[in-house]
Order: sequence, then C-alpha cells, then structure tokens
Amino acid sequence: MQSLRPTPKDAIIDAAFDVLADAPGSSLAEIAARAGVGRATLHRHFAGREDLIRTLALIAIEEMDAAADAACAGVDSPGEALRRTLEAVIPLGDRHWFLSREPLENDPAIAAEFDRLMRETRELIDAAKDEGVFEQAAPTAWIAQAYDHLVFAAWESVKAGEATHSQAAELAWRTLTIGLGGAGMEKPK
Amino acid sequence: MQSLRPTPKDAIIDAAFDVLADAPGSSLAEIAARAGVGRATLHRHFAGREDLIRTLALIAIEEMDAAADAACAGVDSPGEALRRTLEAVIPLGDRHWFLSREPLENDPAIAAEFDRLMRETRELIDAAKDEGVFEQAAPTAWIAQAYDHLVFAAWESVKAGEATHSQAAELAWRTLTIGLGGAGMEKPK
DNA sequence: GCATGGTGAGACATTGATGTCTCACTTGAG
DNA sequence: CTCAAGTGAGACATCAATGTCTCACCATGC
Repeated sequence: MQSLRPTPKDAIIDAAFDVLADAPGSSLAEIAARAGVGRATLHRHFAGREDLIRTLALIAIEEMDAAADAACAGVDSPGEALRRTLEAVIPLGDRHWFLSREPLENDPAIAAEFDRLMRETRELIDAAKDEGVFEQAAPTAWIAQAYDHLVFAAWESVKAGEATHSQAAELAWRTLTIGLGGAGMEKPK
Repeated sequence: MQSLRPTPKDAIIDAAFDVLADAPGSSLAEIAARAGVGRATLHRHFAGREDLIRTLALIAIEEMDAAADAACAGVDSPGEALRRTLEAVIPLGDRHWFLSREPLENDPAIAAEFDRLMRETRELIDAAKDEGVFEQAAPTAWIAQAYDHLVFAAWESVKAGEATHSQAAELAWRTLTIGLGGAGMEKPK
C-alpha cells in the first residue's frame, strides 16, 4: 500500500523533475525540500547530483518509450507510427527539456540508450521509406535528425502559445514530409 | 599596432569561446589561463562570469548578423536570402553552441536582440511567402521555429560526420520547403 | 630618467553546494 | 510490547569557484 505515501525515492524523482524543469540549476537542497524529504535521505538514495540526473535521464527515456508505445498500439504502418509518436512525445518536453542542459554524453548507459532510440527510429524511417512516406534518396540519418529537432520545435511552439498541441504536431509532420513550400516550390519531377 | 598583441579583453573573449565550446562548465580560471592572462585581469574587464557570458552572447549575435549580411550581399530575393543565411550560419554552431546551455532568457539586452533577430526573420519569411517560397497559409511563427531548429539539426549533422556543410544546408532547406516525402506523400491539391 | 597605467602572480576571504555523520523519532513487523 | 529499519533535522567538514586586494614588474609617454 505504498500508493498512499509514495516511496521517498519516487518522491525525490518527481520533485527533481518538477524543480529542475522550473530552474535547471536548482540545488539538491531545493529538490529534497520539494520532495518533503530531508537532504540526508536524498543522499541515501542517490550518490550525488550526477547520479540523480543520470537516473532522471534514464527515466525520461523510459517515459518516451512508453508514450510512443501507447501511441502506436495496434498501428501497422511505420509512417503512421512515426506520426503518432511525434505527436505523443511533444508534451513530454515540459518535463524533460532541462536534460538538454546537462552533460549526458559521457555516460555510457545513457549513450547506449540514445543509440538504441536512434537505431529504432532509423529502422522505422527505413520502413516508412518503403511505404513511400519518405523518398528513398533522402538520407535516413538526416530524416532522423530533422525529426528530433522538429519535435523540439513543436514543443517550443506550443510553449510559446503559437499553436495548440495538435496544430504543432500537424505542422511538424507536414514540414517533415511535404514541406512548407508554396507555389514557387513545387516538388521537382 | 595592437594586431601583434591583441588587447587582453579580446584575448579573453577568444579564449572563452574556445574553452567553453570544448567544455561548457569551465571555470574562469581556465579561461584566463587559455587567454594567457591573469585571473585578476579577467575580473578587471568583466564583472563576473555572468557578465562574460552576456558579452559572449551579444558577440555571437553580432557574428551571426555579420555572417548573414555577408552571405546575402547583393541578393534581392528574400527566399534566396533565407537559403544563403541558413547555409552561412551553420558553421557558427561550433563556436556558439555552448550558449544554448546558458540561461540567457532573463537578460533584457539579450532578449531584445533575440526579438530583433526573430522579427527580421519573420519579415524575410513573409516576404518569401509573397515570392511563393512558402505557402501563405503556413504560420510564419512556425516557419521561423522550424528554420531555427533545422539550422541546428544541420550543424549537428555536419558535426556527426553524416553530411558535408553544403549537403546539410541543402537538406535543411529542402526539408523546410518541399519536405522529405516520397511517392506516397505528394503535395495535396 | 621618471612617472603612470595596466598587468601577472599570488594571497586571502567569501560563498554556495555538496557529502558525511549523529541522534532522536516514527513506523511497521514480529 | 519490542525491536529494527528508515527517516528528518541539524551540525560539521570539504571543496571549487568566485571576487577582492596587494605588490612587484614592465611598458609607454613625458
């Protein structure tokens, strides 16, 4: 019955996501306070700031996986899976964006997870190419790169109040596939 | 004749760009050392780390302006100006990327410059719409958002060795205008 | 030569975050 | 009830970065 009183570790993790999303430079003391937990308890569960951030990053990846899986349940088309994942992942920016300010590239576990994500994305993209969603000649690496950054752009767009969640998702997907070109920019051939 | 021995302030600024591009968390001591300058001298020219970063950010904006202006000299077409600016700005990522890890949004001077850049970009985009480069119905704010992030994506792509500078610029521009869609993704209407 | 301004080197105090430790308290299992 | 585990609060030591100050040195201009 720990649903009534969440385990301290989970409380710390939740508080860390909250506090750091507000102010990426916050101290461990602030995180412990938000969690309603003593600073010592935080150190009982995490070796230090680095360890905590590492844990948050791995959880963030899990959450993205979960959101993508939920959005793609029962979807066969790789292109449609990419489109739904794009839409599903946008709201996670609020919770995860602060991780982009942390130096995570040195951590092997995180790097391995990033590699896995990247690999899976590229497989989906290649499959979507076979569907005709992307042109075969377009480099898969670039499609993946553009996909990631357009997700970020969509999140920022929503945060800035320039678009709703679904509008931003629609615009990002459209940009990726058919572009924003007008009359003067017809697709060649 | 201070071209032989650059003024200490400039040496510090150059060193700061170098050191921080390598390791965004570097201390002022490391920056002063790289500049071949005493730590006290650094404090004689900059009130503190915040002041230094602020200065670097303003210089970075100047450099982007200069690169864009140089690339667009004699260009009349707004669309072409956007395309050339996109290409010209990509290499600056090596020097400027670390600023994306700094909290600059609170500084009024920087915010004002960002606003100016954003405004100019949007004016160019609107003009490009009239040329037919972008569809009139596409929100200008989104085009600007996508433009910025695709520049970043292009820089990362070059850094990762996935594309050359001009290939990345070409891919980013193509993504923005006609998209990456294949046979199954013809432009509607 | 001489004065002056800027500099390098280093000492020093401060500050904020961090990590460790102790002790009293609570809670749940037995 | 009793005990053990986990916790909160706070004291304490450490550490790195920062900001300040002093002093000797060197260049430049006079």
